[in-house]
Amino acid sequence: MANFGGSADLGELFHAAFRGLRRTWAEQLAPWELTPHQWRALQTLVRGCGPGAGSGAGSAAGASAAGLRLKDLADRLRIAPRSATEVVDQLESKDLVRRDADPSDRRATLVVATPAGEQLFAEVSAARRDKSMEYFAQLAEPDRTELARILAQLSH
Amino acid sequence: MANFGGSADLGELFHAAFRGLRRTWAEQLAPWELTPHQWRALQTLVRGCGPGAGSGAGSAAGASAAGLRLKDLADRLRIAPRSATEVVDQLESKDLVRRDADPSDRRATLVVATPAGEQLFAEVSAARRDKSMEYFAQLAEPDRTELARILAQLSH
DNA sequence: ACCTCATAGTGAGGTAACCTCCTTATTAGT
DNA sequence: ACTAATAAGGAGGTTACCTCACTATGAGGT
Repeated sequence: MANFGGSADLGELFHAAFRGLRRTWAEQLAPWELTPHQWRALQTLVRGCGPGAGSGAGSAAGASAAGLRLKDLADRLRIAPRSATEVVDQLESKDLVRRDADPSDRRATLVVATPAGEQLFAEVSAARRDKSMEYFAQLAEPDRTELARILAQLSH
Repeated sequence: MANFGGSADLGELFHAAFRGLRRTWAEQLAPWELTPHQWRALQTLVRGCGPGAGSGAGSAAGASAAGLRLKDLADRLRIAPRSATEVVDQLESKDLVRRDADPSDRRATLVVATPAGEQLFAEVSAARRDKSMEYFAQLAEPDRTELARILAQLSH
């Protein structure tokens, strides 16, 4: 009866922690008028196709430094392609990313961060680092490592 | 440069794991036509005010076995009172919960699970246990404990 | 060349799970 | 009695997703 709190509440704990994370992210990103979702997409684009690209890409197009296809972006964010269209629309309207035609496939569009997008990414990253705005800074170092290890098992 | 993957991706991992959890929950609950949100609310109501009530309640009204105020439900679910109204509306339309007048405060309504609600709760709980439908069953026992410990720090 | 099939992106439209602001009844404090 | 706080809910909005249908294109077979 009392051990209900043991495993059943793992879900509750997870839920609560995730909501905290999202709220924190939203607050941190508010000054730049970015939603967490937009930030994740921008991050993926800058990291995944910048000048120093090819960071262990597991997906399809890993070669060209010219951008990510919408489909590949969707895969990396683990969302439906249609949802990637949406977030790219949002970022494009802020001039943080650009859609280029893929020279090798006229169906595809390559999404690439603009200089403004790259700069914003750098700014936000720096601010996060400086101000220890990381949500996970609450945790001691070994716990962070442990958490990462456990979570990796869950997201297989 | 290469250690980017260490701490920065904790957020990504968390995000991915949470999305997995939600998807799993949604699939498991689909046969009963419950959303995860509704399930969480029902769970809270059954656990928090059933015949064997008073499970170490930290919130306000812990005494009566007659139901939870909407506000207390909201607190336990960590959502705005307005959002609790919504989920109670949904559960009420399925006859899983009922709104009773609070005899001690005519502004308040007590939300209480109906017999049908309690039965559904028991059914789903049992099915979960039997079929190891638990998302966290992927983890070894020590990891589950460890995860709970770490998450508790985050959701303080 | 033609026909079929798969794939890339997107318009249309929908859902879950939240939110804030305002209003109404009521209760509590001075 | 008057004022301030509180409980619930109506109105309306947002984020982050989704599916389905459609068009443009590419790839394979005959």
